[in-house]
Amino acid sequence: MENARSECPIASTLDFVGDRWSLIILRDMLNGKRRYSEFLASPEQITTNVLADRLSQMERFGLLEKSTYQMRPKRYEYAPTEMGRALLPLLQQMSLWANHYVPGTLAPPETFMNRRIAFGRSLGKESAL
Amino acid sequence: MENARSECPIASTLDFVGDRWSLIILRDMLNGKRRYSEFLASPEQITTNVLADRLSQMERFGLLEKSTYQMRPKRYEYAPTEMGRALLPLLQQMSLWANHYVPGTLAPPETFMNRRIAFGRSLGKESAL
DNA sequence: ACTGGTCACTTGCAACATGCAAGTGTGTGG
DNA sequence: CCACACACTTGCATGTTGCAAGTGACCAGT
Repeated sequence: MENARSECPIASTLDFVGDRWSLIILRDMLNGKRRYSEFLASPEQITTNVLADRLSQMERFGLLEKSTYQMRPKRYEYAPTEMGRALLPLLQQMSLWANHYVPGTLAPPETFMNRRIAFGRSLGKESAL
Repeated sequence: MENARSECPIASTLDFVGDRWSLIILRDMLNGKRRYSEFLASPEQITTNVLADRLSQMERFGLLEKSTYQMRPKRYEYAPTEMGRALLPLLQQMSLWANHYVPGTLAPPETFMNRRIAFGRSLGKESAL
């Protein structure tokens, strides 16, 4: 990260995804969405400029990869990297919390909640969960 | 919540704590900090106006409770509610993620990572973890 | 060739949030 | 009376977001 606020892992995670939209985009990607227009179609109604900004920021951060899936007309898709997919447990915890404490929230599909991810070995310091 | 963006539990959680500061304050509370000056002393350097704003917002949201612990001079303390404490697994997941993927982050104390919370029964819809 | 449409954006501008610095009110100790 | 601490509040510059409109590449129909 260009300028971390501290060495705290919570603060660092917030430096990556501590805004109102990044994790919504990630949620959509983890549910199979890949294209700009698909992200726009979500019920939260992200605006085009914020979506474009977040997509390029998340690409810079290494949370997703942009690729051309078709020339003429040129079209792009956005897929989560391993680093991005590794945020799934975070999204699952958010879902559990809101389902407990926020009235009116819907339970996510079981395929979302039951899915497990495998952390790649990248830094070797803490004991595994 | 006054105006949820959608019924998605992830979006709803972000409506509560989807900013750069709320979860930092919660982290401090879960580590035993209770006072305004203690929150200010954290390495992330929150500013006084944002701290005051977040404390009152989190109180409105039901994430913390403000109480007077001393008259003359009047002094306040801020303690997490059960709803606030229930976000601990989220903070733990953030820590695991950053320790894996963000170089330079420190591992939280074991007392933080090993602690378990019990969700109170508030809405009865999903299967427990 | 021209018209209309889709996709993936970009631009301009207003509104809101944040950062930064200074000031305020209450009370305590000397 | 003065200095100081704590817990804020205020003012203002800067940054981020929301809203609406526009752009450019391409394709399909007439």
